[in-house]
Amino acid sequence: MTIREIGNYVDQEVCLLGWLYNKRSSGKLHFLQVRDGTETIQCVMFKGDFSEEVFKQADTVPQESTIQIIGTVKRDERSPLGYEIAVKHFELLNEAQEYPITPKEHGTAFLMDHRHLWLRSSRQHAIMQIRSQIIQAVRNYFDQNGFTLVDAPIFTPNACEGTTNLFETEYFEEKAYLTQSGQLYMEAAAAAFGKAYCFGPTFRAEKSKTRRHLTEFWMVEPEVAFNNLDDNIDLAEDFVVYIVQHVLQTCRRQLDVLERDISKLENIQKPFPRITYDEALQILKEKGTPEQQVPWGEDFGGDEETVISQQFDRPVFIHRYPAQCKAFYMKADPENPKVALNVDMIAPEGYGEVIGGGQREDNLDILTHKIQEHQLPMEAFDWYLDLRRYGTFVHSGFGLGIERTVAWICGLHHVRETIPFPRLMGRLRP
RNA sequence: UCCUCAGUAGCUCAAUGGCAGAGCAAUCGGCUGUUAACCGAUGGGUUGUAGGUUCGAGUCCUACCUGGGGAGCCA
Repeated sequence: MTIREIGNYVDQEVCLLGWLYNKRSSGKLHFLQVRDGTETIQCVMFKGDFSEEVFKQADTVPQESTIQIIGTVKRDERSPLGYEIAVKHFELLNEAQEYPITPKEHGTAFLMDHRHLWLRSSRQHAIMQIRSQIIQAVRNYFDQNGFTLVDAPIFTPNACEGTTNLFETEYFEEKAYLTQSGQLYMEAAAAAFGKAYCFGPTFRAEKSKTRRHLTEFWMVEPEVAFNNLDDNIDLAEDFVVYIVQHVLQTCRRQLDVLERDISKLENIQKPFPRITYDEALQILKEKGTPEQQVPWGEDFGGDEETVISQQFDRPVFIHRYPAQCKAFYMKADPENPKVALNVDMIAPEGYGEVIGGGQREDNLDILTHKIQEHQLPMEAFDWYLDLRRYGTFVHSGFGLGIERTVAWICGLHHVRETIPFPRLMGRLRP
Protein backbone atom coordinates (compact mmCIF):
# COMPACT_ATOMS: atom_id res chain seq x y z
CA MET A 1 0.00 0.00 0.00
CA THR A 2 1.28 3.46 -0.88
CA ILE A 3 -0.37 6.80 -0.09
CA ARG A 4 -0.89 7.43 -3.80
CA GLU A 5 -3.44 4.57 -3.87
CA ILE A 6 -4.95 5.34 -0.46
CA GLY A 7 -8.35 6.02 -2.04
CA ASN A 8 -8.79 2.28 -2.59
CA TYR A 9 -8.54 1.57 1.14
CA VAL A 10 -11.24 3.78 2.70
CA ASP A 11 -12.45 2.39 6.07
CA GLN A 12 -9.82 -0.37 5.88
CA GLU A 13 -6.86 -0.88 8.17
CA VAL A 14 -3.50 -0.19 6.49
CA CYS A 15 0.17 -0.33 7.41
CA LEU A 16 2.23 2.68 6.35
CA LEU A 17 6.03 2.89 6.28
CA GLY A 18 7.41 6.37 5.83
CA TRP A 19 9.05 9.48 7.21
CA LEU A 20 7.69 12.25 9.39
CA TYR A 21 7.37 15.35 7.18
CA ASN A 22 5.89 17.72 9.75
CA LYS A 23 3.71 17.60 12.83
CA ARG A 24 1.29 19.73 14.79
CA SER A 25 0.07 18.93 18.24
CA SER A 26 -3.02 19.99 20.15
CA GLY A 27 -2.53 18.54 23.61
CA LYS A 28 -4.77 15.49 23.36
CA LEU A 29 -4.31 15.24 19.59
CA HIS A 30 -1.28 14.82 17.32
CA PHE A 31 -1.39 15.53 13.61
CA LEU A 32 1.51 13.79 11.89
CA GLN A 33 2.22 14.58 8.24
CA VAL A 34 3.77 11.37 6.95
CA ARG A 35 5.31 10.91 3.51
CA ASP A 36 6.12 7.56 1.92
CA GLY A 37 7.72 8.73 -1.33
CA THR A 38 4.50 8.81 -3.33
CA GLU A 39 2.49 11.40 -1.38
CA THR A 40 2.05 12.92 2.06
CA ILE A 41 -0.89 12.08 4.32
CA GLN A 42 -2.10 13.38 7.68
CA CYS A 43 -2.23 10.80 10.45
CA VAL A 44 -4.27 11.63 13.55
CA MET A 45 -3.51 10.27 17.05
CA PHE A 46 -5.99 10.61 19.97
CA LYS A 47 -4.38 10.54 23.39
CA GLY A 48 -6.86 8.01 24.77
CA ASP A 49 -5.83 5.37 22.21
CA PHE A 50 -2.19 5.13 23.35
CA SER A 51 -0.05 4.52 26.39
CA GLU A 52 1.48 7.57 28.05
CA GLU A 53 4.98 6.77 26.65
CA VAL A 54 3.93 6.18 23.04
CA PHE A 55 1.78 9.32 22.92
CA LYS A 56 4.62 11.35 24.40
CA GLN A 57 7.11 9.81 21.99
CA ALA A 58 4.96 10.71 18.99
CA ASP A 59 4.97 14.33 20.16
CA THR A 60 8.75 14.55 20.24
CA VAL A 61 9.74 12.59 17.11
CA PRO A 62 12.21 14.66 15.10
CA GLN A 63 11.36 15.66 11.53
CA GLU A 64 12.29 12.99 8.92
CA SER A 65 12.40 10.12 11.43
CA THR A 66 11.43 6.73 9.98
CA ILE A 67 8.09 5.54 11.34
CA GLN A 68 5.51 2.80 10.96
CA ILE A 69 1.80 3.60 11.26
CA ILE A 70 -1.07 1.13 11.45
CA GLY A 71 -4.52 2.68 11.29
CA THR A 72 -7.79 3.12 9.48
CA VAL A 73 -8.17 5.21 6.31
CA LYS A 74 -10.86 7.90 6.63
CA ARG A 75 -12.25 10.25 4.05
CA ASP A 76 -11.95 13.76 5.52
CA GLU A 77 -12.52 17.13 3.89
CA ARG A 78 -10.32 18.90 6.49
CA SER A 79 -7.25 17.01 5.29
CA PRO A 80 -5.34 18.40 2.29
CA LEU A 81 -5.28 15.04 0.49
CA GLY A 82 -8.98 14.35 1.16
CA TYR A 83 -8.05 11.33 3.28
CA GLU A 84 -6.38 10.81 6.61
CA ILE A 85 -5.38 7.88 8.78
CA ALA A 86 -6.80 7.36 12.29
CA VAL A 87 -3.76 5.85 13.98
CA LYS A 88 -4.07 2.68 16.07
CA HIS A 89 -0.42 1.77 16.33
CA PHE A 90 2.63 4.03 16.14
CA GLU A 91 6.22 2.82 16.01
CA LEU A 92 9.43 4.82 15.70
CA LEU A 93 11.80 2.80 13.51
CA ASN A 94 14.65 5.31 13.46
CA GLU A 95 14.99 8.62 15.25
CA ALA A 96 16.46 11.19 12.87
CA GLN A 97 19.10 13.68 13.94
CA GLU A 98 18.17 17.35 13.81
CA TYR A 99 17.01 17.95 10.23
CA PRO A 100 18.52 21.03 8.57
CA ILE A 101 15.60 21.90 6.28
CA THR A 102 12.80 23.34 8.40
CA PRO A 103 9.29 24.26 7.24
CA LYS A 104 10.35 27.92 7.16
CA GLU A 105 12.17 29.70 4.38
CA HIS A 106 15.74 29.03 3.27
CA GLY A 107 18.16 30.61 0.87
CA THR A 108 19.07 29.09 -2.50
CA ALA A 109 22.68 28.35 -1.61
CA PHE A 110 21.70 26.50 1.57
CA LEU A 111 19.08 24.44 -0.24
CA MET A 112 21.49 23.60 -3.08
CA ASP A 113 24.08 22.43 -0.53
CA HIS A 114 21.39 20.11 0.85
CA ARG A 115 20.00 19.06 -2.51
CA HIS A 116 20.04 15.38 -1.45
CA LEU A 117 17.59 16.26 1.34
CA TRP A 118 15.76 19.08 -0.48
CA LEU A 119 14.41 16.49 -2.95
CA ARG A 120 12.09 15.31 -0.14
CA SER A 121 10.30 18.68 0.02
CA SER A 122 6.88 18.84 -1.58
CA ARG A 123 7.72 21.28 -4.38
CA GLN A 124 10.89 19.44 -5.39
CA HIS A 125 9.03 16.15 -5.16
CA ALA A 126 6.35 17.45 -7.53
CA ILE A 127 8.93 18.78 -10.00
CA MET A 128 10.81 15.46 -10.17
CA GLN A 129 7.59 13.54 -10.75
CA ILE A 130 6.69 15.87 -13.61
CA ARG A 131 10.20 15.49 -15.03
CA SER A 132 9.77 11.73 -14.89
CA GLN A 133 6.45 11.96 -16.75
CA ILE A 134 7.92 14.32 -19.37
CA ILE A 135 10.67 11.78 -20.06
CA GLN A 136 8.13 9.00 -20.23
CA ALA A 137 6.13 11.05 -22.75
CA VAL A 138 9.30 11.56 -24.83
CA ARG A 139 9.91 7.83 -24.98
CA ASN A 140 6.25 6.96 -25.58
CA TYR A 141 6.02 9.40 -28.45
CA PHE A 142 9.01 8.10 -30.36
CA ASP A 143 8.36 4.44 -29.57
CA GLN A 144 4.78 4.77 -30.83
CA ASN A 145 5.83 6.58 -34.01
CA GLY A 146 8.29 4.11 -35.46
CA PHE A 147 11.53 5.52 -34.07
CA THR A 148 14.49 3.41 -32.97
CA LEU A 149 16.43 4.44 -29.89
CA VAL A 150 20.10 4.70 -30.87
CA ASP A 151 22.33 5.83 -28.03
CA ALA A 152 25.07 8.28 -28.92
CA PRO A 153 28.49 8.10 -27.23
CA ILE A 154 29.42 10.42 -24.38
CA PHE A 155 33.17 10.38 -25.07
CA THR A 156 33.83 12.05 -28.40
CA PRO A 157 37.09 12.71 -30.20
CA ASN A 158 36.18 16.15 -31.50
CA ALA A 159 33.90 19.13 -31.16
CA CYS A 160 30.86 18.67 -33.37
CA GLU A 161 30.15 22.39 -33.44
CA GLY A 162 33.62 23.64 -32.70
CA THR A 163 32.77 26.91 -31.05
CA THR A 164 31.49 26.19 -27.56
CA ASN A 165 33.75 25.08 -24.73
CA LEU A 166 33.91 21.36 -24.12
CA PHE A 167 34.94 19.40 -21.07
CA GLU A 168 38.25 17.77 -21.86
CA THR A 169 39.34 14.47 -20.37
CA GLU A 170 42.16 11.99 -20.77
CA TYR A 171 41.39 8.95 -22.88
CA PHE A 172 44.39 6.66 -22.49
CA GLU A 173 47.04 8.24 -24.74
CA GLU A 174 44.80 10.85 -26.31
CA LYS A 175 42.32 13.57 -25.44
CA ALA A 176 38.59 13.08 -25.45
CA TYR A 177 35.71 15.47 -24.90
CA LEU A 178 32.36 15.00 -23.24
CA THR A 179 29.65 15.20 -25.86
CA GLN A 180 27.74 18.39 -26.44
CA SER A 181 25.30 16.78 -28.87
CA GLY A 182 24.55 13.36 -30.30
CA GLN A 183 23.42 14.84 -33.57
CA LEU A 184 26.17 13.74 -35.93
CA TYR A 185 25.74 10.18 -34.71
CA MET A 186 21.97 10.46 -35.16
CA GLU A 187 22.54 11.33 -38.81
CA ALA A 188 24.34 8.01 -39.16
CA ALA A 189 21.45 6.38 -37.28
CA ALA A 190 18.87 7.96 -39.61
CA ALA A 191 20.62 6.36 -42.58
CA ALA A 192 20.55 3.00 -40.81
CA PHE A 193 17.05 3.10 -39.27
CA GLY A 194 15.10 5.85 -41.06
CA LYS A 195 13.72 7.35 -37.86
CA ALA A 196 16.07 7.40 -34.90
CA TYR A 197 16.46 9.29 -31.64
CA CYS A 198 18.86 9.46 -28.75
CA PHE A 199 18.29 10.61 -25.21
CA GLY A 200 21.09 11.30 -22.80
CA PRO A 201 23.22 13.80 -20.94
CA THR A 202 25.24 16.45 -22.75
CA PHE A 203 27.93 18.75 -21.44
CA ARG A 204 28.92 22.35 -21.99
CA ALA A 205 31.89 23.85 -20.19
CA GLU A 206 30.66 27.40 -20.64
CA LYS A 207 31.05 29.68 -17.67
CA SER A 208 27.53 30.93 -17.94
CA LYS A 209 25.59 31.89 -14.84
CA THR A 210 21.98 32.29 -15.85
CA ARG A 211 18.71 30.68 -14.92
CA ARG A 212 18.62 28.82 -18.23
CA HIS A 213 22.04 27.12 -18.09
CA LEU A 214 23.53 23.96 -16.64
CA THR A 215 26.91 22.43 -17.46
CA GLU A 216 25.29 18.98 -17.62
CA PHE A 217 21.83 18.68 -19.09
CA TRP A 218 19.67 16.10 -20.85
CA MET A 219 18.69 16.33 -24.45
CA VAL A 220 16.49 14.25 -26.73
CA GLU A 221 17.48 14.34 -30.40
CA PRO A 222 15.36 12.78 -33.15
CA GLU A 223 16.67 12.57 -36.72
CA VAL A 224 14.54 11.48 -39.67
CA ALA A 225 15.53 10.40 -43.17
CA PHE A 226 13.70 12.15 -46.04
CA ASN A 227 12.22 14.85 -43.77
CA ASN A 228 12.71 18.39 -45.01
CA LEU A 229 12.53 21.48 -42.80
CA ASP A 230 8.73 21.69 -42.88
CA ASP A 231 8.38 18.00 -41.99
CA ASN A 232 10.80 18.61 -39.14
CA ILE A 233 8.72 21.48 -37.76
CA ASP A 234 5.57 19.34 -38.05
CA LEU A 235 7.30 16.64 -36.00
CA ALA A 236 8.49 19.05 -33.32
CA GLU A 237 5.03 20.59 -33.05
CA ASP A 238 3.26 17.25 -32.70
CA PHE A 239 5.89 16.08 -30.20
CA VAL A 240 5.61 19.14 -27.93
CA VAL A 241 1.79 19.02 -27.92
CA TYR A 242 1.98 15.34 -26.94
CA ILE A 243 4.35 16.03 -24.03
CA VAL A 244 2.26 18.88 -22.61
CA GLN A 245 -0.99 16.93 -22.91
CA HIS A 246 0.60 13.90 -21.25
CA VAL A 247 1.67 16.02 -18.27
CA LEU A 248 -1.80 17.58 -18.01
CA GLN A 249 -3.30 14.09 -17.91
CA THR A 250 -0.90 12.53 -15.41
CA CYS A 251 0.35 15.33 -13.14
CA ARG A 252 -2.63 17.49 -12.08
CA ARG A 253 -1.80 17.24 -8.37
CA GLN A 254 1.86 18.08 -8.94
CA LEU A 255 0.97 21.11 -11.09
CA ASP A 256 -1.37 22.12 -8.26
CA VAL A 257 1.43 21.92 -5.69
CA LEU A 258 3.51 24.18 -7.95
CA GLU A 259 0.53 26.56 -8.41
CA ARG A 260 1.00 26.36 -12.16
CA ASP A 261 -1.54 28.24 -14.28
CA ILE A 262 -3.09 25.23 -16.06
CA SER A 263 -4.88 27.34 -18.68
CA LYS A 264 -1.51 28.39 -20.12
CA LEU A 265 -0.70 24.72 -20.72
CA GLU A 266 -4.15 23.87 -22.07
CA ASN A 267 -3.46 26.44 -24.80
CA ILE A 268 -0.63 24.33 -26.16
CA GLN A 269 -2.42 22.96 -29.22
CA LYS A 270 -1.58 22.85 -32.90
CA PRO A 271 -0.82 24.87 -34.90
CA PHE A 272 2.08 26.85 -33.42
CA PRO A 273 2.98 30.08 -35.23
CA ARG A 274 5.90 29.79 -37.68
CA ILE A 275 7.82 32.92 -38.53
CA THR A 276 11.07 33.60 -40.34
CA TYR A 277 14.10 35.23 -38.75
CA ASP A 278 13.32 38.32 -40.82
CA GLU A 279 9.77 38.43 -39.46
CA ALA A 280 11.17 38.07 -35.93
CA LEU A 281 13.40 41.09 -36.56
CA GLN A 282 10.30 42.99 -37.67
CA ILE A 283 8.55 42.13 -34.37
CA LEU A 284 11.57 43.43 -32.45
CA LYS A 285 11.46 46.62 -34.52
CA GLU A 286 7.82 47.20 -33.55
CA LYS A 287 7.74 45.92 -29.97
CA GLY A 288 11.34 45.90 -28.72
CA THR A 289 13.33 48.54 -26.87
CA PRO A 290 16.19 50.33 -28.65
CA GLU A 291 18.68 47.88 -27.06
CA GLN A 292 16.74 44.96 -28.52
CA GLN A 293 17.25 46.00 -32.14
CA VAL A 294 19.30 43.13 -33.56
CA PRO A 295 21.24 43.83 -36.76
CA TRP A 296 20.65 41.23 -39.51
CA GLY A 297 23.10 38.38 -39.11
CA GLU A 298 23.20 38.20 -35.33
CA ASP A 299 21.49 35.70 -33.07
CA PHE A 300 18.87 36.71 -30.49
CA GLY A 301 19.57 37.02 -26.77
CA GLY A 302 17.25 35.98 -23.97
CA ASP A 303 15.48 39.34 -23.78
CA GLU A 304 14.80 39.41 -27.51
CA GLU A 305 13.39 35.86 -27.40
CA THR A 306 11.07 36.94 -24.60
CA VAL A 307 9.73 39.91 -26.58
CA ILE A 308 9.05 37.67 -29.58
CA SER A 309 7.41 34.90 -27.52
CA GLN A 310 5.17 37.41 -25.75
CA GLN A 311 3.37 38.08 -29.05
CA PHE A 312 1.97 34.54 -28.98
CA ASP A 313 0.04 32.36 -26.54
CA ARG A 314 1.89 29.17 -27.51
CA PRO A 315 5.39 28.19 -28.60
CA VAL A 316 6.69 29.91 -31.73
CA PHE A 317 8.95 28.47 -34.41
CA ILE A 318 11.53 30.83 -35.86
CA HIS A 319 13.17 29.49 -39.02
CA ARG A 320 15.73 30.51 -41.64
CA TYR A 321 18.37 32.29 -39.53
CA PRO A 322 21.40 33.85 -41.23
CA ALA A 323 23.71 30.97 -42.13
CA GLN A 324 26.68 32.86 -40.67
CA CYS A 325 25.43 32.45 -37.09
CA LYS A 326 24.56 28.76 -37.41
CA ALA A 327 26.57 25.52 -37.37
CA PHE A 328 28.40 24.18 -40.43
CA TYR A 329 26.08 21.21 -40.97
CA MET A 330 22.95 23.33 -41.53
CA LYS A 331 21.73 23.24 -45.13
CA ALA A 332 21.50 26.59 -46.86
CA ASP A 333 18.12 27.57 -48.30
CA PRO A 334 18.33 26.97 -52.08
CA GLU A 335 16.13 30.04 -52.62
CA ASN A 336 18.36 32.27 -50.49
CA PRO A 337 21.77 30.79 -49.61
CA LYS A 338 22.34 33.51 -47.02
CA VAL A 339 19.91 31.79 -44.68
CA ALA A 340 19.97 28.29 -43.23
CA LEU A 341 17.15 25.76 -43.21
CA ASN A 342 17.18 25.73 -39.44
CA VAL A 343 14.49 26.20 -36.81
CA ASP A 344 14.35 27.16 -33.14
CA MET A 345 11.29 26.80 -30.97
CA ILE A 346 10.84 29.50 -28.33
CA ALA A 347 8.63 28.54 -25.41
CA PRO A 348 5.98 31.00 -24.21
CA GLU A 349 6.09 33.06 -20.99
CA GLY A 350 9.77 33.93 -21.48
CA TYR A 351 11.16 30.42 -21.07
CA GLY A 352 13.34 30.80 -24.13
CA GLU A 353 14.74 28.37 -26.65
CA VAL A 354 13.66 24.82 -25.96
CA ILE A 355 14.26 23.28 -29.39
CA GLY A 356 16.97 23.86 -31.97
CA GLY A 357 17.30 21.92 -35.21
CA GLY A 358 16.98 21.95 -38.94
CA GLN A 359 17.63 20.30 -42.27
CA ARG A 360 21.20 19.04 -42.66
CA GLU A 361 23.56 19.70 -45.55
CA ASP A 362 23.48 16.54 -47.66
CA ASN A 363 25.83 17.54 -50.49
CA LEU A 364 29.37 16.17 -50.09
CA ASP A 365 31.17 19.03 -51.82
CA ILE A 366 29.27 21.81 -50.05
CA LEU A 367 29.73 20.13 -46.67
CA THR A 368 33.47 19.64 -47.24
CA HIS A 369 33.74 23.29 -48.18
CA LYS A 370 31.86 24.37 -45.04
CA ILE A 371 34.12 22.36 -42.75
CA GLN A 372 37.09 24.16 -44.31
CA GLU A 373 35.32 27.50 -44.01
CA HIS A 374 34.71 26.94 -40.28
CA GLN A 375 38.37 25.89 -39.91
CA LEU A 376 37.48 22.52 -38.44
CA PRO A 377 39.86 19.51 -38.67
CA MET A 378 38.79 17.59 -41.79
CA GLU A 379 40.10 14.22 -40.54
CA ALA A 380 37.73 14.36 -37.56
CA PHE A 381 34.77 14.47 -39.91
CA ASP A 382 35.85 11.78 -42.33
CA TRP A 383 33.29 9.28 -41.04
CA TYR A 384 30.61 11.97 -41.09
CA LEU A 385 31.34 12.74 -44.73
CA ASP A 386 30.90 9.02 -45.50
CA LEU A 387 27.18 9.59 -44.87
CA ARG A 388 27.22 11.83 -47.97
CA ARG A 389 29.42 9.44 -49.99
CA TYR A 390 27.25 6.38 -49.56
CA GLY A 391 23.65 7.15 -50.44
CA THR A 392 23.19 10.73 -49.32
CA PHE A 393 19.64 11.79 -48.52
CA VAL A 394 17.51 14.72 -47.38
CA HIS A 395 17.24 14.58 -43.59
CA SER A 396 16.36 16.73 -40.63
CA GLY A 397 16.22 16.60 -36.87
CA PHE A 398 16.24 18.64 -33.72
CA GLY A 399 17.29 18.62 -30.09
CA LEU A 400 14.94 19.35 -27.21
CA GLY A 401 16.42 20.36 -23.85
CA ILE A 402 14.68 18.44 -21.08
CA GLU A 403 15.47 20.88 -18.27
CA ARG A 404 14.15 23.95 -20.08
CA THR A 405 11.05 21.97 -21.01
CA VAL A 406 10.53 20.99 -17.36
CA ALA A 407 11.08 24.60 -16.24
CA TRP A 408 8.50 25.83 -18.76
CA ILE A 409 5.84 23.20 -18.00
CA CYS A 410 6.32 23.56 -14.22
CA GLY A 411 6.54 27.35 -14.37
CA LEU A 412 9.91 27.48 -12.59
CA HIS A 413 12.22 30.43 -12.43
CA HIS A 414 15.50 28.49 -12.70
CA VAL A 415 16.56 25.24 -14.40
CA ARG A 416 18.59 24.19 -11.35
CA GLU A 417 15.35 22.89 -9.78
CA THR A 418 14.46 20.77 -12.82
CA ILE A 419 17.22 18.15 -12.48
CA PRO A 420 17.84 16.02 -9.37
CA PHE A 421 21.48 16.95 -8.90
CA PRO A 422 22.28 20.04 -10.97
CA ARG A 423 25.77 20.74 -12.24
CA LEU A 424 26.47 24.43 -12.56
CA MET A 425 29.55 26.54 -12.81
CA GLY A 426 30.97 26.43 -9.28
CA ARG A 427 28.71 23.64 -8.10
CA LEU A 428 29.75 20.00 -8.29
CA ARG A 429 28.30 18.85 -4.94
CA PRO A 430 26.32 17.02 -3.74
C1' U B 1 35.00 36.38 -18.63
C1' C B 2 32.38 41.10 -17.45
C1' C B 3 28.72 44.03 -14.47
C1' U B 4 26.11 44.13 -9.79
C1' C B 5 24.56 42.80 -4.77
C1' A B 6 25.57 40.11 -0.46
C1' G B 7 28.33 37.14 3.57
C1' U B 8 26.21 38.31 11.55
C1' A B 9 23.18 32.09 16.01
C1' G B 10 21.56 25.54 12.76
C1' C B 11 18.08 28.65 9.09
C1' U B 12 15.95 33.65 7.43
C1' C B 13 17.30 38.42 8.67
C1' A B 14 18.04 43.25 12.08
C1' A B 15 21.74 46.36 14.52
C1' U B 16 23.11 55.76 12.82
C1' G B 17 31.32 54.21 13.84
C1' G B 18 29.52 53.37 20.60
C1' C B 19 26.02 47.10 25.41
C1' A B 20 25.37 41.69 18.94
C1' G B 21 19.29 41.27 18.57
C1' A B 22 14.42 39.02 16.59
C1' G B 23 11.48 35.12 14.23
C1' C B 24 11.91 29.98 13.07
C1' A B 25 14.58 25.41 14.50
C1' A B 26 16.42 22.91 19.30
C1' U B 27 15.22 21.93 24.75
C1' C B 28 11.24 22.26 28.71
C1' G B 29 6.01 23.29 29.80
C1' G B 30 0.60 24.27 28.09
C1' C B 31 -3.52 23.36 24.63
C1' U B 32 -9.19 17.77 21.84
C1' G B 33 -9.20 19.42 14.61
C1' U B 34 -4.19 21.49 13.62
C1' U B 35 -3.04 23.27 8.13
C1' A B 36 4.47 27.06 7.60
C1' A B 37 -0.66 25.54 14.10
C1' C B 38 -0.60 28.53 18.47
C1' C B 39 0.92 30.37 23.78
C1' G B 40 4.93 30.68 27.77
C1' A B 41 10.06 29.76 29.26
C1' U B 42 15.43 28.21 28.41
C1' G B 43 20.05 27.53 25.94
C1' G B 44 22.61 29.18 21.55
C1' G B 45 27.91 34.15 18.52
C1' U B 46 35.96 33.63 16.42
C1' U B 47 30.00 38.97 12.61
C1' G B 48 33.58 34.79 5.37
C1' U B 49 39.46 35.29 5.51
C1' A B 50 43.86 38.52 5.92
C1' G B 51 45.52 43.31 6.67
C1' G B 52 44.55 48.67 7.54
C1' U B 53 42.06 53.53 9.49
C1' U B 54 40.07 54.86 14.49
C1' C B 55 39.93 56.20 21.57
C1' G B 56 36.47 52.49 19.65
C1' A B 57 34.83 48.51 13.53
C1' G B 58 29.46 43.82 12.24
C1' U B 59 29.49 48.93 10.24
C1' C B 60 34.79 52.70 6.94
C1' C B 61 39.28 51.31 3.42
C1' U B 62 42.37 47.41 0.54
C1' A B 63 43.02 42.45 -1.15
C1' C B 64 41.24 37.63 -1.39
C1' C B 65 37.43 33.62 -0.83
C1' U B 66 32.32 32.06 -1.32
C1' G B 67 27.40 32.73 -2.91
C1' G B 68 22.99 35.37 -5.25
C1' G B 69 21.18 38.30 -9.52
C1' G B 70 22.22 39.84 -14.59
C1' A B 71 25.08 39.85 -19.54
C1' G B 72 27.53 37.17 -23.59
C1' C B 73 26.94 31.91 -25.60
C1' C B 74 23.57 28.19 -25.99
C1' A B 75 19.17 23.60 -25.19
